Amino acid sequence: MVMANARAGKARRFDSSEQEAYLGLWRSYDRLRELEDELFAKWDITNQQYNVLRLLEAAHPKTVATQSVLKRLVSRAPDATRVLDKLAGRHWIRRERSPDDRRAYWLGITGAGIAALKEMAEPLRACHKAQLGHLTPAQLKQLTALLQAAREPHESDDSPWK
Amino acid sequence: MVMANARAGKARRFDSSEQEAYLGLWRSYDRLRELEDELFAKWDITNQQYNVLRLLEAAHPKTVATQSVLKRLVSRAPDATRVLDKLAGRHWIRRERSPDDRRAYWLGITGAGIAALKEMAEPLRACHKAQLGHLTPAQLKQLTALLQAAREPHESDDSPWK
DNA sequence: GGATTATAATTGTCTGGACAGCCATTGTTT
DNA sequence: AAACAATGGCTGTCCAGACAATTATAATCC
Repeated sequence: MVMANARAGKARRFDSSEQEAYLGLWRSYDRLRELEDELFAKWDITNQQYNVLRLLEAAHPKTVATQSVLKRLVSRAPDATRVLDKLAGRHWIRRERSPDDRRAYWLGITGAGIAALKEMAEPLRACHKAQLGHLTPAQLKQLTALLQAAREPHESDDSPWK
Repeated sequence: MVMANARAGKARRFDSSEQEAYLGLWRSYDRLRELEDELFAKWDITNQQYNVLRLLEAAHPKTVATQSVLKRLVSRAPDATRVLDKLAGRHWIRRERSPDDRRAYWLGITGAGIAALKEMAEPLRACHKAQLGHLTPAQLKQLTALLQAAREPHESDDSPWK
C-alpha cells in the first residue's frame, strides 16, 4: 500500500519568515494551552474566567468597573455578561451598580472566589512549569521580550499589555 | 468620580516567569490572530480551512489521507468531517474513498481550490507582513526558534511541528 | 475462522466566542 | 430643556471547538 506524502522531505514551506513565525506562535500557543485547559476543566472554569478572577483578586478589596476588567483581559470578551454570570452564579464575584452611573457595574471578588483561587494556585503553577519549565531563565526572558515586541504595534496606547 | 485601579502602578504581577511567558504568548497570539481572522472573514473561510487547503495544495496533484492532513494541522480538529464538508461544499477539495481501506478517504485540492488560494496569496502575505513585519529578520528567526523550543516537549515524535 | 479490538469517519449535542440589535442611562448640542 | 449621540450592559442567534456515541471497516488474537 502506498502512503501518499506521509512526510515528504522538508515538508513545510512558508511564504515568508513572518508567516513562519506566526504559525509557530499559533502552534506553540495551541500546544501549551491544551495543558492549561485540561487543568481548568477540572474546576469547570475557563481561562477567561480565571483571568477575571485574578484581576479582581489583585484589586481586592477594592472593586473594579467592568470595562476596566475587560480592557485588561488577555483576550477580548464580547460576551462579558455571560462570563460574569457564570462567576457570579458560583458566588465567586459580586456585582453592584455604580451609584454615579447606573449603567455601570463594579465588580469585586468574594471570599469564596479568593478561596477558589487559592486552591488552584499550586496546581496551576505546576502546570506553567510543565508548559515552559524546560526553558532556561534566559530563554524565558528572551521569549517574553520578543512576544512583547511582536504584539507591540497591535496594542492600543492604553493597553496594559503594551 | 473615583476611578478604581485604572492603572495602578506596575499593575501586572506574575506568579512565575513561565506564567509570564505563557500569558505573553497567549496575548500575542490573540492580537495577531485578530488581523488574520479579519482577512479570512472576507472570503468566508477559517484559518483551519485555509490550513487544510494549503496542505492539499502542497501535495497536489497527489491525494492525501485525511488522517495525514489532520496530523499536520496547526491546531487539532475534532470536527474534521465538518471542516472538510465546508471545503467540499465549495468544490475546493475532492474526497474519494480509499480503494484499499474503505473506511478512509483521500483528499485532493481542486482547480477551484487552487484558484482560491492564488487569490488569497497576496493579501495574506501582506497580512503577515502587517502582523510581524516590524521585527528584524534576526528577531523573527529568534522568535521562531524560541517558540519551537517552547513547544518541543509537547509535540509527539511524529509531529511535523517538532 | 470467529470473536475481539482498533481505526476512520460521521452524527448529535453542548459550550464558548462572536456579532447584531436592544434597552437603559448618560453626555452633548443647540 | 428637547433632541440627539454615545456608552454600558443584556439578549438572541449563529458558528466553531469539543466530546461522546454510533456505524462501517480492518486488523489482531486466540
